[in-house]
Amino acid sequence: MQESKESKLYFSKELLGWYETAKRDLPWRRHRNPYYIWVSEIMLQQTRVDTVIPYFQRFIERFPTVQALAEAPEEDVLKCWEGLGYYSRARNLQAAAQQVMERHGGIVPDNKKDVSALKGVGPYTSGAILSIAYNQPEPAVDGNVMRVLSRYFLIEEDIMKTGTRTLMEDLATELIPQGRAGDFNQALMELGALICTPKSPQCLICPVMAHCAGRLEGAEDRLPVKSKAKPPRPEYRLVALVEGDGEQSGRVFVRRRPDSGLLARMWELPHIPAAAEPGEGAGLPDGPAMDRLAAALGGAGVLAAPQGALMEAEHTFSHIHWNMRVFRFQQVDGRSDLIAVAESASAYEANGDAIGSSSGDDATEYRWITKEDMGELAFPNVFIRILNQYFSTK
DNA sequence: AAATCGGGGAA
DNA sequence: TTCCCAGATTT
Repeated sequence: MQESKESKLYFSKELLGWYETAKRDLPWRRHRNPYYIWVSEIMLQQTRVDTVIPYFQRFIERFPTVQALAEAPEEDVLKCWEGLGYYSRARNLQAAAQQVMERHGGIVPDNKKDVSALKGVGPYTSGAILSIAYNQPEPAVDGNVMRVLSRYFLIEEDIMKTGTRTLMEDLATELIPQGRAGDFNQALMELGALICTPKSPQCLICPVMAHCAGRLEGAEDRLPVKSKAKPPRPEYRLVALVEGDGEQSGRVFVRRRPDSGLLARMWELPHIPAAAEPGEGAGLPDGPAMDRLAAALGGAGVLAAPQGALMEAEHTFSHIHWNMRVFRFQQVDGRSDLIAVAESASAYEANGDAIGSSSGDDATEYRWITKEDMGELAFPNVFIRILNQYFSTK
């Protein structure tokens, strides 16, 4: 990996020239607004450009300034992020906007110490903001950059290792042309996104192919070296879709998730864990599952009678795969069922499953909602799919 | 160093 | 199916 200085100068010059004509017209590139740059970079973490664009447009329209974001209800921010995933990004972004209001008078800071201190801003995003918004010579090393550099300089270090990113940052810093940090960093990522793609890179139209060590070795297809991630572990969940009765007629019972952990503070249909099945989740008897769900609902103060299986759903997170069996329930206000429900609630208390924490520190929040109410509350995609299907076929 | 934290598009 | 995407935070 002893690349010559000429090779580096060639790389930077050719890449910058290519970028001038090849760069995409993206919403956050139309202004040099540090707030726009910041929001876009948070959204782009682990997320493709095409996915981000509509979210970015809506977000800026709704929260045009740092102050607007800082003062907005958290529920609105989460709703604007709904479907984009990694929801702590949204909550950290708003917390950081409040930091910027308090510490920096609403101006996105332009030095490494203060930018890196913002919640949700790590090494990559710090470098991206400083270079793109303020043209400072800081590296912005993401997955694209590591792929491009590992190929061009034939670096065979595992990019999953911590030390490799530091090595890449040092190299990327050397490559930044004087006074062109913003364009160069974006050019590096643009090349990774458009030409130097993970599979079947377009070497023949690459602006730096002539001196690409990886390609000259015929090694572009096995670079970058990356250790495999663990597959998500399966989990089985029993989900309750409870139709309201009386005052709650036409509404569905939902709850809000805890303040931390998976899908923090998002709304969802209540569900409880089911034993892991050695085979398939399907084809199991509905009776015991519905009984357990009814008991758990009783523990949350909802008297409901099972109406049968509604659908099955799957959802994959980064580290968990949910296999969900959804059951329909009918809320029961009738006095005749009070005794039976009270008994099942008692049985539930003795059990371990939880719909709501009956004795926890902070009580779980519940609501009965209509289809229209979904427009105000943020749900994970899997529950949006279930609820939309239910409301559309009802 | 390893786990946690979403969702979807491309092959 | 598998990969991986303009990663950060927590353990």
